[in-house]
Order: sequence, then C-alpha cells, then structure tokens
Amino acid sequence: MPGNKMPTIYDIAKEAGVSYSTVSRTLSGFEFVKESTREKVLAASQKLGYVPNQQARSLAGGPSNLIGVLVPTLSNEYITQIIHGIDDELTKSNYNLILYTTNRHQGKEATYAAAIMNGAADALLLVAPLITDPYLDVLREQNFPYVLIDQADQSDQSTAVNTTNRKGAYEATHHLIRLGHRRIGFIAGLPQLNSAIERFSGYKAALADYDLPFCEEYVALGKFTSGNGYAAAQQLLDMPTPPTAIFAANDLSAFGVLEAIREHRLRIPEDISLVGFDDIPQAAMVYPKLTTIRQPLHQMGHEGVKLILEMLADPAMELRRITLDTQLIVRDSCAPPRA
Amino acid sequence: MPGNKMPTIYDIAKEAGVSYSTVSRTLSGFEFVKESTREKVLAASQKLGYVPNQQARSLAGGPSNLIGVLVPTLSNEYITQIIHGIDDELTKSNYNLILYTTNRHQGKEATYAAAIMNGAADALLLVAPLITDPYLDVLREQNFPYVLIDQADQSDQSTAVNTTNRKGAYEATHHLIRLGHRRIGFIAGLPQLNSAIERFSGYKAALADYDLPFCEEYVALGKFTSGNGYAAAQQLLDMPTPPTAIFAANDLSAFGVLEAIREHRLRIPEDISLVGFDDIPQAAMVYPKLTTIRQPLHQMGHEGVKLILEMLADPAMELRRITLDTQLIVRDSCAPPRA
DNA sequence: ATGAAAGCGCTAACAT
DNA sequence: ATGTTAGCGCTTTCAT
Repeated sequence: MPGNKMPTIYDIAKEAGVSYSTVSRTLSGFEFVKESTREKVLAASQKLGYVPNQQARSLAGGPSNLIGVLVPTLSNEYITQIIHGIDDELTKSNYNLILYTTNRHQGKEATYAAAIMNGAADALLLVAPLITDPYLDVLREQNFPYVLIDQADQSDQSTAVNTTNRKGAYEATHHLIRLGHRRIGFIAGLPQLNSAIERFSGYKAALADYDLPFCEEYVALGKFTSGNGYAAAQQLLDMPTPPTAIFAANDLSAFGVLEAIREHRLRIPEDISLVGFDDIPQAAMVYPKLTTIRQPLHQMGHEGVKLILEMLADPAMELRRITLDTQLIVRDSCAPPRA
Repeated sequence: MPGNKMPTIYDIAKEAGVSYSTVSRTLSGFEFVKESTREKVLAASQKLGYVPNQQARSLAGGPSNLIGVLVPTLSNEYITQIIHGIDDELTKSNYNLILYTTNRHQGKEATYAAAIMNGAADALLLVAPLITDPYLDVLREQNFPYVLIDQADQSDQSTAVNTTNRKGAYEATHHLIRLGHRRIGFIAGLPQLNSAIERFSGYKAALADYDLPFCEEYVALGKFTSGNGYAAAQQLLDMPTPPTAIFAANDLSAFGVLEAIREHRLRIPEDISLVGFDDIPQAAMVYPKLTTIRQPLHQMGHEGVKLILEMLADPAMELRRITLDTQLIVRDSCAPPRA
C-alpha cells in the first residue's frame, strides 16, 4: 500500500492543543464544543489538510457515508438512467455511491449484499434485483436500510419505488387495439422480474377487455435484451399468420424487434406496428422513432434516494411504497394494420 | 447503525479451535498454514457465513479491494460506455468499483481524490478529469496508483489510456474535404480537455493540408454537450455564408447540431453534412445515422483497468501510455455539397 | 506452523 | 465542555 502520510485527528489534536476526542467531536458535528476550541480545531485541520478516514470512522461505529447501489448490468440505458438519477440526488447529500454490478448473477447479489451489510455502506439501493425474498429478510432482520427500485418482493414488506407497469402495458396494448390491430404479439421480459410479470398481465388484460383472444403463440421471450428481442421477433415473424403489431416489454428488446422486422423487409409502421416500454433516450432517436411507454427513470432514482435518506434519518420509518406514473408516448412506429 | 451481528474472525477461531491470527492468515491467503487447519478454518467460516469486513481489513493495512473511478458526469453515454468497460474488466478481478461523480467540479475532484488516497480505495481511475497537474503530483508523490483515461497531464508523467484524437479529427475533416466541402464548421469541445485540444488541432491540420483557409468564425464552442452544440450550430447556421458541413467534436454536441439544422429546415446530408466523434450507440440510431469517428470506449475502460491492476501487482511499474486507434465510421450524414 | 500482542484511525461511553 | 479509556475487525510483527 502507498506510503500514506495523511494527518490524523491525533495530529490535529497536537496542533490545536486539545485531546483527540475533542477533535473527533468537533469534526463529527457534536454540539457541545466551545466556540473557541472549535475554531482552533477547524483551523488546525485546515492547515494540515486533514481528510477523515472513512474506514476507521465506519469501523468505530460511525457512518461510512456510502450508499451501495446494486444493479444487474450496465449495458441497458434504462439502468444507467436510473443510476444517473440516483447520483444526482446523492450529489446533494454528502453520500457517495458504491456501485455493484451483478450481471444478473444471483450469487453475486447475495455476496454483495452481505459485504454491504457488513459495513461497506450505510444503506442499499437495489435496482431491479433478482434477489430472492430470504435475502431481503436478512436485510430486514438486521434492520439494514434498503429500498427496492423497480422490483417488488412477494411478501410486500420492502420499501420500494415502482411504476405503473401493468397500466402502462395495458395502454400500450390498447393503443394498438385502437388502431385496429387484432393480432398483437408480445415480447416478454425476464420472468423473474415483477415488472415483466405486470407488463404481461397488462397486455393480457387489454386483450381480454376488447374481446381479443389471447394466443400463447404470439408471446415470445425477449428477456429484456436486444439480442433476445431480435430472436423472439424472428420467431413471431416466421409464423404462418404473423402478428400485425408487436408490443415489446422494454425498449431494448424493441430495438431487437426493429432489426428483425427490417431483415424481413417489412416497413414500420406501414407493414407492422411496434411499441416499446421505458422510453430510454434512444427510443426517440431510432428510425422510425419508437412509440413507447415512458417510465420516469431519473425520478425513480431520485425517489429511491429520498426514501433511503429518510430511512437513514429515521430508522423507525414505517414501510413506504411509491408508485410513479407511466405515460404513453406516441411517436412514429405505429399505424393501422394493412387492409 | 444497524445491529450488525456478523461473524468475525474471532468467531471462526472459536469454531475452528485455533487462534484468530491463524484464521486471518488462512483467509488472506498466507502460505504457511497446515492443510488440515486451513480446512478447519475454511469449514468454520463457511458454516458461520463469514464475510470479511473490508473497513477493518483496509484499516489494518490490507487492501480495500476497491477501485475508485472518478468521472465528470453520468449524462454522457461516452462516459457510461467507458464505465461499462471498466466494470466488465473489474468483474473478472475481485475488485469492486466505487464511483465518484464530480459534475465537472474541480473542487470535488480534489476532495474525492484525497478521500480515495486516504484509504477509500486501492487505486484510482480518472476518466477525462479536469483535475490539475498539482493534484496528480500529490498522487504520484504518495506513490498512489492511478491511471488517466482519455486525458493527459502536461508533464506527461502519468500512466494513461488515450486514443488518436488528432488523427481522428483529421480524418473526419478530410472526409468532408474529399466530398468537396470547402466551408467546414467546427464545434469545439471543452478547451480544458486534452481530447478537445487535439481534435481542434486535427481539424486545423486537415484544412491546412488541403489549402483551405482556417476561419475563426467557423469555430463555435460546443463544450461537448448537446445543448451547447445546439447553440453553437445556431451561431454557425445564422451566418451570411454558413458552412456546408459541420464537424462536431463529439457525438453529443453533434446531436445538438442535428436539432439546430432541423429547425433551420435544412436536410442532412443534402443541404448540409455532419460528422461527429465518439460513436456512442445513439450515433447509429439517430436519423440520419451519424457519420462519426469511433473511439473504442469499452476497450478504453478495459485497458485502464488492466494497467491499474498491473500497477497494483507491481508498484514499481514504469510509466506506461496506451494509445488506441480511432476509426472513421461512414454512415448517412454526409454528402457532397450542393452545386 | 501457530499463538500473543500491538495498532490502523476513529467513535463512544465513561469520567471529570 | 473536555480528557481518558475501550474497543470496532482486521493485519502484522514478534515470539515460540
């Protein structure tokens, strides 16, 4: 390790002529310090260029001032937008962010969560985790502050930020139905994720409400990635009677669908309509611009941070659940079916 | 703080019937431990669900197994792609990532760097920092491992990963010249950044090589953001004799240019040509698809991590500098000027 | 090969 | 209001 010769509170104590516990108290914002000593300490710490050692602070029972953020991957703009929102909000506080990428690996999630509980961070933000309920139980038992972003636990015992996934999917499907489509394909997301389940449910509900049959064959697994979305679309397009419209459970898989459609030499929206979900920035940039369901990604990050900060301030805070609204964004990828 | 009741090496020691220093040695991979005791210790730690406390480990002189990554912002896909590359490579090691966002705030960079040197992380990856040389001197004096990604220091004393910015900008400009353009505007980047300076220099060099006059008025400041790129383009397009082509110093500002051009009711590439720099994923998604200079963003992250890992393994490693190649990606945003 | 003891920099009782 | 004393969980001499 590097030859760290950073000043410690002990050095400051000497410099200021006080005991080092006084320094500690002053620096960690303790009230009852005489104004004159406080000034002496501050001056000394300034002079020596003191920077607190977070490890020591946290080891001794203080806060680490770190918020752990657990994300499945960095390859989906949907995630990075949420992280961006988290970071924005965190910037206003004096917390820093420690990022754990699990690559959708459950074992890693558990390991990371353990490390975090073990003092690495003061709280945990779980973004669309695959994490299983037992693990959340551990966090709760330890009374460790955490919030779920875009995921729910079965037992409904976690503070969480979600969006109206079911309603959004319903609207997406309804939009297509309203345009006159009757054969609507669905590219499903990762079945372990609550959002995927709800979107599927919204899709089915809309079909039912408008008396359209639900066909298992019109559902293909896109797993929220563009590659799988592509493959799933191929599957649908190769059917004898392919759908005239496709609703993809997220934008990323919609991009894969786009590619598959193009390869089939079909035009969007003339030959086939497409709706996505998320409204990541690229959705407005692809050609044709994607009609999609907007999730307030940044805001999801904001709200998550606000909740966690509240929990940190009030450990006894009661369970909270925030549901943000989604919104249909009509762009250029939908039209009535061909006559 | 939460009621952490995580097992410590002391608990393992009891369980395994050895002293806790033996546990420490076993767990931190010390060689001279009898095979049988090693097994006992490992079994006990397994049984108790032991997770090492990084704070304590690092405080006691061990590594934190954390790599600090300092980025200016999360709002540019160019940055998130590099982070993605860093993360990929880090995932293969047993290091985790602690992310510091400075929002281009110099004071923060200094504070963060100090915190990091103070034990928060074992090494530092600086992505396009605005950080000033004196600060890098401190890192070097303390012999703290760091690498610069996409930035160079004046004194050329830092291990760094860069790309052929000047050559790339030259090619971009040359591409436009070859198409027949003679009035080529330039949207400049943040002048504090080396990459911005080199791209500007490449632009000028190409003009000079092909006997085109360099006009100050054809240069506008885009600062690498889409908003400023938009404003800069407005400025160029409102000139009495506007350029017939624009080279934007990065894709993000090119997107701003795109918008400005659209508002001027001009078509790309028929009325005006546009080239970007970076090749972020959106570049291929906008309409028309953007011709640009590709930087191997992921790879920049990979190489940075590889370098830092080498430095960690060999503290005496000599200075290294890696320069990755850029590449002209021709898409749909350029054409010969109107006759 | 393993145990004992010291100490990393700090916070938090416990004193006074 | 401030000084004294223990640790937090671990690595690392120094013994044996």
